[in-house]
Amino acid sequence: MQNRVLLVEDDDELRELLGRYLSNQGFTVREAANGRDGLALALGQDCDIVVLDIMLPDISGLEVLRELRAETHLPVVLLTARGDETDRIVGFEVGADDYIPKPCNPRELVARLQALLRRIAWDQKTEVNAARTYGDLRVEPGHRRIYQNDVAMELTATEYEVLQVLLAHAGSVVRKTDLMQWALGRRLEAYDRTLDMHISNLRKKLGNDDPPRIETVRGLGYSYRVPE
Amino acid sequence: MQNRVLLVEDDDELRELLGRYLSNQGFTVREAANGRDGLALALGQDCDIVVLDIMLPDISGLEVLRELRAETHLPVVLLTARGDETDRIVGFEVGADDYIPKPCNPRELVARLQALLRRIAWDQKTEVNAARTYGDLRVEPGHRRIYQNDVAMELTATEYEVLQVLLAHAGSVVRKTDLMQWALGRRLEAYDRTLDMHISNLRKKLGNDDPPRIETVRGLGYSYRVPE
DNA sequence: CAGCCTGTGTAAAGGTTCTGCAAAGCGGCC
DNA sequence: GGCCGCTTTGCAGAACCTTTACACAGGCTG
Repeated sequence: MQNRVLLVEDDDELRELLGRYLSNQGFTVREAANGRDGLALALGQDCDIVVLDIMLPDISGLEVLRELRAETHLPVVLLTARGDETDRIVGFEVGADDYIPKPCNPRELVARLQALLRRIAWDQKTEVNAARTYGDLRVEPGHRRIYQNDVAMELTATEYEVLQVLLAHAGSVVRKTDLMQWALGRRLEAYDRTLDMHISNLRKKLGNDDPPRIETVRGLGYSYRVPE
Repeated sequence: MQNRVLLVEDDDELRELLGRYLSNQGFTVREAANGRDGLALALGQDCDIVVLDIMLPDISGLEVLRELRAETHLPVVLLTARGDETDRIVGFEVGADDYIPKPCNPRELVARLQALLRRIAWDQKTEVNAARTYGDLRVEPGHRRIYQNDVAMELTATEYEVLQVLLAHAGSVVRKTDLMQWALGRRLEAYDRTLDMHISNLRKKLGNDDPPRIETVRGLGYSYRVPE
């Protein structure tokens, strides 16, 4: 089964070189020469992993990454000029999964891509768009709605995201920093109580059971209790 | 909140340097100076990620990785001499998740660890979450809970860590300084009675059996006795 | 064995950090 | 403007880690 990689790189020569190498290594390769095209292709969902140059003619690779992360957790490997430490750290913070300095060794690129894909393959639970049920709740990602006993809950956009993330990890603890990143799309800063508020509102809408469905794990985060 | 990292590195100076840096960055650090100890700790203890030097005095880091992979998918970052390309490729092939050349920039190490942890956290930890049983106790790392005869114990975050470490070493003595480092993430200072208190509280919650499950080894530390 | 020192058990108090939530602020959008 | 939803503010209260204090246990010494 071939892995599909999206290569976003403006230097035609390098792009073709890497593209050819990746093809030979058994990847299906899609290419984009600028950020906008890259973003569109990546969001089109027909690839497994993205190799993203930071220096792009239109929008920066970091910006592409940021927008990508607002919607998906597609694995991304950043490609950038050697030694540019700031980019590197910022890249990781925005949510890159790996970073390779240019000029890069194609063999290493492939090795890293495969390591990442292997990791994903192990852990991934598929079916992003399928409806999922958790006790009396049903998530329908297509409509961005959650139903409780088949009646749609009146959730705001953010509440939907938060609850959906909690449900996706039902039974285990989701750290506040992760919840923030995944649901709100930004980093948790000190003294930011936004999340707590959304949780509070969600609990209210869920019916304030006792014990609460959304459990607090002090110092860590929250956890949705799975009913049997 | 704290991520727990296992640092396997034979160079005392480097290990301590990195250990201190990681501590400051909010990691709970566990250390091993050789491959065998590292392997034992990685398999037994509840930790989130491993930083593994390739050059080790007894068994090679690659061998450790190979054996680790036979049992678990615990994320591993390899550490090795710059430019040793063979090691690098082999490392990825054996199943490393990332690779950092020495001498490494601590900030980059932290950034990479966090990128990996983020990835793992989203994709749902699997093997790392495998429940372990010790007599009537069952540790479920995913929920951060410990069950006694299938009923969840009401443990605080610190109590969980302490008990979990003791269980991982069930039957043998854990020195107080180690217990402090591994569970509380800081060094044991003179006149610090914190640990004793947590032990006392744990005993109470475990049911104050006689003889106590958590045995005191005067002048050394504590040891969890496994009931048959 | 008394005396001493050190290490341990634990109750209670202390103080810090974290959380829940009401209410007010703010910004976009009909 | 008025509404809606996200965010900030402020405070009260809870959870919990740490310190303090004192009692006691073990072991060593003379």
